[in-house]
This record gives sequence, C-alpha cells and structure tokens, in this order.
Amino acid sequence: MAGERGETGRAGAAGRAGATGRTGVRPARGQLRAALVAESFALLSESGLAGFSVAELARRLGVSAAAPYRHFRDRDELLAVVATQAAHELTGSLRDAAEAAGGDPVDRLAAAVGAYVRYVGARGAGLDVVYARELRHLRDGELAGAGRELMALLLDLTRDAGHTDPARALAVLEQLFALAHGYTALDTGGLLSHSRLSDEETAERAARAAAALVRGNAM
Amino acid sequence: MAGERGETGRAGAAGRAGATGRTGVRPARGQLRAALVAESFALLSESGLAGFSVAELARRLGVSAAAPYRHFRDRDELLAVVATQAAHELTGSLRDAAEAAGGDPVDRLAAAVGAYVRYVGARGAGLDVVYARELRHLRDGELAGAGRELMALLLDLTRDAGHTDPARALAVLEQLFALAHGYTALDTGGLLSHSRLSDEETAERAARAAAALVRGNAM
DNA sequence: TTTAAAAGTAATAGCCCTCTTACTTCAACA
DNA sequence: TGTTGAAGTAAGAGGGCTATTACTTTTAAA
Repeated sequence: MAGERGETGRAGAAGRAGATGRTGVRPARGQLRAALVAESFALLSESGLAGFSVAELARRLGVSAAAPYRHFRDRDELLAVVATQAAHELTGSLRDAAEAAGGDPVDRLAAAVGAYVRYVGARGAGLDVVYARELRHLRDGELAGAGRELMALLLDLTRDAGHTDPARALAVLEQLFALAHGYTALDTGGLLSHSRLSDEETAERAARAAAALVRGNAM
Repeated sequence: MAGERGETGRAGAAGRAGATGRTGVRPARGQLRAALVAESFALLSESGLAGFSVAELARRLGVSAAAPYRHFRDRDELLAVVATQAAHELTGSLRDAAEAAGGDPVDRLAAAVGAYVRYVGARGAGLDVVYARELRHLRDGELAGAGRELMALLLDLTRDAGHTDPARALAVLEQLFALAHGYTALDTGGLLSHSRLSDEETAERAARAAAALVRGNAM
C-alpha cells in the first residue's frame, strides 16, 4: 500500500490521482480543448485545486495523457484558461445576483456573497483559483483583466453599501469574502453542521451571515 | 522541465516537493519523533496541508526518508498526532484568549476568533487539519477526543453570547469560524489587501469582523 | 565486556505526474 | 483521389512520494 494518500499537494512533480473514473464523454475529434476546460470545472468541484491534474482529466475524457498538450502548453496554461473563465462567470453571477436583489445595498452585498458560495459549490472554482499563486507568472494576459474586473465589481458593491472611504471599503470587502470563502472551504471540507449541506443551503446561510456582518459593521 | 509544478494535491502517491531545504536541525539520536512533530508544524505553516510530506520532513531534519517510519506507522498517523496536538493547543489558546477578554460575551467570541487566526498563522494547523477528511479513519483515539473538546469550547463560547437555542448557537458558530477560516485561507493565499499582512494584523482584523458579525446577528 | 533492542540507513518496489518525441490517423481541400 | 496539416497516440524520460526490507550503528543493560 504505497501510494494511497488521500490529500497531497505542493510543488514537485507527481502527486494526484483521484477517482480515475471515465466521467465525461469522450469528445468528438477537434472538441478536446473545450472538453478539457469543461471537465476541469468538474474535477475542481470534486477535488479542489489540490486535486487538479492533467492526467486525471485525460483519463476522464478517455484520451491519451499527451493529448491535452496539443492544446495547452502546460498544466498552468490550462488552469489559467479555467481561472479566467471562472472570473468572468463569477463577475456575471455576482452582478446578476446584486441586480436581482433590488436597491438596498446590504441586500445586494448579501446576494453577491450568496451567489459566490453558490457558484463555487457548483463549479469548484473561486478566489483561490482565480488568484492562485501558481498562476502568478501568467498574470499578464486575460486572467489579469478578468481578475481585476471581478475585484472592481466587488469594490463597487461595497462602496455602494456606504463605505466610501477606500480603506474602509476594502476592509469590509475583505470581511465579506473571508466569510464567503470560509463557508465554501468549510463546506467542501465537510466541517459545516455535521452532515454536508446542499450548496443552496450553504449559500443562503452565507448570505444571511453577510447581511449580519454588514449590519454589525454599521453599528 | 518535467516535474516543476507549484501546487498539486489529491490522492495517489507522489506529489509534493517544496523548499527541500535542511531547515530544522538534525535531532540527536532518539529525538526524532519529537522533531518530526515540531517540524510538521513548520512545514504546515509554510505549505499547508497540501504540502505536507514525510519525505520533505525527513529531508529537513537531515535523516533518511525511512527514518520517520520507525516512529509512525504511516503519514496519516504522524498527521493525526500533529492534529491532536493542534486541537489541544487551539483549545488552550482560545480559552485563554476568551478568558483574558473579560466578561462581555461578544468580546470573548471576538478574542477567540482572533486567537484562532493567530494560531493558524503561527502554526499552520487549523480546523482543516484537525478535522481533515483523510484522518477520518483514525478518528477514534485521542484525535477524536481533542476534536470534541475543541468543538465543545466553541459551543460554550457561543452559548454564552446569548444563543441558547442550540441550532442558533451552531449557526452563529458556523458563521464565526467560516469567517476565521476564511481569513486564514485568504491570508495564506495572499489574497488579503494586496500585500501580505502580518499574522497579528490579520488576527486583529478577523477579531473586529467577528465582533461586527455577532452584533449584526443580534439585530 | 558482551549483547540485544532501538534507531537509522541504503536500496528499492510500486505509483502517479508532467511533458517530450516520433509516429499514426483523419478530414478537408485541391 | 492524393496530399497535408491538425489531432491524437504510444512510449518513455525525469521526478516525487509512500512504504518495506534487510543491514548497520548506538546505546544501555546484564
């Protein structure tokens, strides 16, 4: 029983594994690139960033381990594309959620936090992926822009909630997304309320907590 | 440039690396067990649970890769000892912090959250390590007890803050530790306020946020 | 001083991973 | 139909990790 860990990580070379199941359907010839990105979200959502491996992806799509390298220079480039898409989707989701929440800034922030938790629950990619350390060296292209766009939206929402002082707005933002990130992390880790909650339930709890946090800050 | 990732993880076998520096001092013969535990905290604090590897530990202590297995059946057993110690230390730290904060339940909770963030910053082990999924199969011995002890303290603190309804207390607890965990995670990931904050500064921010959260919940 | 257990080491098996190279297949176009 | 470039494959090099086994060094007791 040599290699049979259940968590690993860090740099180096090897180090993953996982389900190893042929989950996705083998994509038609020429569709591999898109399929890789799609399956990346599934894999992230199941195993997190730590469990992301090109080899596992290839296995799931029923292609050879070398195939992905026809479309991406290396693992990080694929991850960067996924992170960029996640940033765009997050920006859209949070903006929509805030929009739908009406005019009250507190409601809007709470809705955004809820949307964040919901998105990460569904797609497995959150701030940790978008701003992953290991992708720093690629942070000059699209990913950089998508990351800034997301951060700008967050700041806007916070400022609308009455925190016009930049430093103050940043601090509140930090609180809210520490909260949001914490909910997703604890949930993923199964540390929330004994049994694993549904993504929806977690999102609602996070949104309620966010509202309380914003209210509490105003006191 | 084969194995040169900078993050990995998941199950399987291989998968780490890291600094590979000879950090700790080679322990005197017979002191390896204690040294391994001590160095584990250092490694966790640098690379997180994902970067934890027995091989790296051995390297840092200047002993052969097989040496650790003289003292621990396998990686998980070592990790469980570390987690157990972390749980005890956390319980002590949080209790002390609450104690020192005086009589106001909100202050006490905020102090506990601050202490949590401070501890994780310093030692690298938090709820994620104590309640790690991969250690579930060992959760019958000391670790289980230490985990319950920690959780009991948290619940007590929450209950003292006026949330006598068990479900309500649990929900508030969840909020607070999602917040705390989120702060440590964002901080570790360098996502907080551009430049990396000191552990102390992060802890204070988390404590302030916790106080706001508790106040907001009371409204 | 002998001796036996404890603590380490060397070597290695077995896995998984990333990424490269050379070869094959396929599909669309001339 | 022949050609050609894109897409994919087979193999393998290079590395890291967890553990195991058999051998060596130390240390402390008899």
